[in-house]
Amino acid sequence: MLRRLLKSDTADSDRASAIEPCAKGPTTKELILDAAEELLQRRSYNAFSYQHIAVQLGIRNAAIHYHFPSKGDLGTALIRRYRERYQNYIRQIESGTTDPREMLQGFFKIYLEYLDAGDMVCPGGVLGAEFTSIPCSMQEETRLMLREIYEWLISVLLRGRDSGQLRFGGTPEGKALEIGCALQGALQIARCTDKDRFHLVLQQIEADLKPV
Amino acid sequence: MLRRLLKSDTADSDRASAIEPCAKGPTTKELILDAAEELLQRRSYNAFSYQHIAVQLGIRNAAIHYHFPSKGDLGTALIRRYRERYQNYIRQIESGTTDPREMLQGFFKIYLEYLDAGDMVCPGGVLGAEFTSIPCSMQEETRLMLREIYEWLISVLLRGRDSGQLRFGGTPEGKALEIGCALQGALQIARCTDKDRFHLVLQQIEADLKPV
DNA sequence: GTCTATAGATCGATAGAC
DNA sequence: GTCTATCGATCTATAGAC
Repeated sequence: MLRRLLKSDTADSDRASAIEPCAKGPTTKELILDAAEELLQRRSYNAFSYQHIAVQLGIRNAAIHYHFPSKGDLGTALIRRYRERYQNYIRQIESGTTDPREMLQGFFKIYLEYLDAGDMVCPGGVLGAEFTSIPCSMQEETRLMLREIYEWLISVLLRGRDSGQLRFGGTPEGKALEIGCALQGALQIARCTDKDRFHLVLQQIEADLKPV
Repeated sequence: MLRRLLKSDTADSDRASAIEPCAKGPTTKELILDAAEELLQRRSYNAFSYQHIAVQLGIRNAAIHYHFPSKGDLGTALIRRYRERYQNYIRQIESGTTDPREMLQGFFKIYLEYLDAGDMVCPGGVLGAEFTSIPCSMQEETRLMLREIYEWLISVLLRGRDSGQLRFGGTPEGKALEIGCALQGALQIARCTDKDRFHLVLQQIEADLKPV
């Protein structure tokens, strides 16, 4: 249902590369990460517990602690996996097109998927809002995640401006941050009111970037 | 230290309007709201407890429950008071200038104060991120708060565009949402990385609005 | 690798004295 | 209006059997 874009593929890479068909599904560890990730974006970090995950997966509290000794370990692993999938998604986009506008659409698509999943905000938004009350290791991973996200977005805007396909004043750094922050905030606002608010923001961003 | 802009004045209105000087400070109830508001923007709703407030004010847990029976009551009262102060601030701005650009600066100032206070995000950002895990009454107040904030911002942009002092494509509704969401997200990003990120976003917003 | 059982801490909330 | 004392729930985490 979720993670269609930022799809995990570590399950396959972990499996033996035997020739015979291996129909083994995702491991418990991955299922825990899946559940935790969705709970993070739906309820926030401080508002979900091991119990939520245990009930959802039909396992016991202690089973989760076996894979992730502390909740901070789980949260840190969650962001790290998110970062890896994000890099894969970027590579996929970069290998599929050279048009910065299409790349930007790929970026927007991530947020649109959160929106369509219903009541989900982006990881950066939750972790930013709860930043002072999450473990240090999670704070570190959050910083890395944000750095990587904006590094790529800046490069897309830079290429778009150079080719004349995107138009904006100020700096690519400023514009990338403005766009990312607006989308992050828009998911939060949309959750409080209605989905249309997000689309309004998205339309505004696109209108601002349109060459004359 | 805080709330210089959105300063509470209910303390004075509650006092008897006698002629003799009344040096009575803010009531305990107001001090509780002050502490809760700062904790909300610093730690988020789910990450602060009555204990935090009690220690900070040098009172006991039960004393807070006397003024606010449940934590949801406290949270709801907090947002309601915020809304009232916000309306006062808007009225103050409207009575001080007719220049939409100055009004916008007044709007930006709110966020700049949160930034300068250190590690604070805006109420809308926290409540949006934790929206699904806060009481219904708080959700309702949050919706009202957002409605009022953007209603005014839209009117400012509309007047600015009509007078030619502000320039932007799309609709005033879309632009207002984009600006508000960008500032909300920027406070969260700045908290994760560094304050300069917020100023970058602010500069970008201002550059986008500048008439040619 | 998952279970039962439980420790230890914190939290929201209430009763009743002063 | 604030206090002491405490209850019940929930949460993170661990020990040990299977």
